[in-house]
Amino acid sequence: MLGKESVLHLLQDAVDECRAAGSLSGSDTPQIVLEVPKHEGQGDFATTLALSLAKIEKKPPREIASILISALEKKTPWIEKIEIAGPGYINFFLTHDFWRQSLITIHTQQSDFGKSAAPTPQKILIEFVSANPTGPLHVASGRAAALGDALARLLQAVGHEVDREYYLNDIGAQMQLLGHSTYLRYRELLGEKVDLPEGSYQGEYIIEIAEALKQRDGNQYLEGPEASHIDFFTQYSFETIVAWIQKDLQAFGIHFNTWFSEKEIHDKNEVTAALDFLKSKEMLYEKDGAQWVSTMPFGDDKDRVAVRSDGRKTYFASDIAYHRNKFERGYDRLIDIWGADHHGYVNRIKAATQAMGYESERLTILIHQLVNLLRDGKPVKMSKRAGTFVTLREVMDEVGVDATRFFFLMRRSDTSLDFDLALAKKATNENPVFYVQYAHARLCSILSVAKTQNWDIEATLQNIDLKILETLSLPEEIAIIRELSHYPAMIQSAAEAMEPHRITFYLQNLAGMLHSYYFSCRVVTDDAELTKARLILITAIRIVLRNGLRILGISAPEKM
RNA sequence: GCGCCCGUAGCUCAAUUGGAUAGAGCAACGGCCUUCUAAGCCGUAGGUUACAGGUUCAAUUCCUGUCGGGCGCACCA
Repeated sequence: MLGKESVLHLLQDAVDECRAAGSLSGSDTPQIVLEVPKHEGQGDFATTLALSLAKIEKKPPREIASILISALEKKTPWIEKIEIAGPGYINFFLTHDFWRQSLITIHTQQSDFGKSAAPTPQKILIEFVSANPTGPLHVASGRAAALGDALARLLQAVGHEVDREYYLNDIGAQMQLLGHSTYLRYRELLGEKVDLPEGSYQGEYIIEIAEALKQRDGNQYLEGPEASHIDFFTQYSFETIVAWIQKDLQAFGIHFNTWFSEKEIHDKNEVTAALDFLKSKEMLYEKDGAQWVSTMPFGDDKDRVAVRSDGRKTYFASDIAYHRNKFERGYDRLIDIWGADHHGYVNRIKAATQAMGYESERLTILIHQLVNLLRDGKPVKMSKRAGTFVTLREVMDEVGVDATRFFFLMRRSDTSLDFDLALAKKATNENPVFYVQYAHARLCSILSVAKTQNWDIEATLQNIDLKILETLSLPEEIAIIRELSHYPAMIQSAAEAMEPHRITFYLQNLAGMLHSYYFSCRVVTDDAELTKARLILITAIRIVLRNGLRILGISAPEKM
């Protein structure tokens, strides 16, 4: 049982009762807001109901509050007291026993604690990273990767079915350019003097790929039709790079259910089909020799070209087909995670999916702001073509996977993020991820000490009753228990807002409470009852820390 | 010029979707290890929430404008 729902029910009943009895006269009931007050002394839960009823009832808020309270006063055993405060808040103080009860819930549910079943479970596809396979992943992709993965777990935790997808732009001009760049490097390695045309990919990795081909196949591509050689180099480079990307993402702890090929959409004529579909809905028309999609009626600034006057399809056209494909695979909801540099594209793709007849709520495009890469406070200029960039791999190797992920997840996604490489390197001691992990390691350490002193932890955890827990009476103990029991609500609101960063803040706070508690109270003492109760408490903390870290995709080490 | 995001402590960021006294970490200063991990704890200091109006019982949050920063504005991908 969770406190929040119970109190909400009480309030709803109180309003109904007062109206039936005539002490309140209105008929509208505003949405009852129940929150956890920030400051001590303001109760475990507080509602602004009386404030929002003031207008409807035409009575001062405090008066309404006291009317409601008299109806609430039918002594609910788990409420310690109810107070009116400030302009008309109603503050609820719950009994300690009520809170202690939640320790039993945590131990019963274990890794399921915090999970819930959505009222209407959805089948969701999250598409993220999707960086062009023209080079290794750079740091900025790490943000999208960490975000998408955490969001996927978060939505799963609240009962949705989630798949992860990487969209591979494996066709188009940039692929040709990639093959051409590699081919030129190959010729260079065989002693030719070549000029790299402007715009070609110049990173070291291009030479690496060319070298590999030279080693394997010698000079056999010097002769013969260049065009077919370039096709071959394109394919080879693409495969090599995709393998790198997959390896890096795997090392980063991210698994995609599908790697979706843009080329396949074209090969299966889905682009044409999607455009025909739009035409059948009269959302596609011809003007100046080109085919235009009517995106304007759906909030776009102007209509957009899908087929150019020379007959070639735009990238927008394949994106329309791709989104249609995603919907047709049976997903209730699509989530795209894009960098801020693509935000200008949001309206048009949302408009296009609406033009096809999909409700706008079914597509969410989550924009994360860009990562400013700094070194010692100075911006690092990055360009994939010029080959000056910092890869995700380098950062993972330098800073570690856990710290990198936590760092990316600490910030709300719509603020730009400074990633200072020098700082990140030295952040091994400062990064808050260690603060949280350390709390977990500490708990494990206490438990192992308890074990060596012959405390039977298993047995203790199997027979928890309220009586044992009564020895947990210190204010900080109750405060920790209260915080633990708020975990499920936090997960739900984080999922609803699609803001995984809330978990990082929650975990830091909880870790802080533990560190502080550790300093002032011993868990393992001569007092058998107290020791048992505290072992129950700290194992509950451990469960919640683990559950939270798991959603973030960060490890919970037993030793540090 | 137009559009999107942001502007909160010296720095990096929160703030329960409009609530009570705006909070953390880092940096600074002063304390705490013969007892379960000092990657820790306790304390001090730090604010006209960019600015000006508006909406209401209540605004960091919503609206308008100004200023500042980032990004984007193709029959490119």
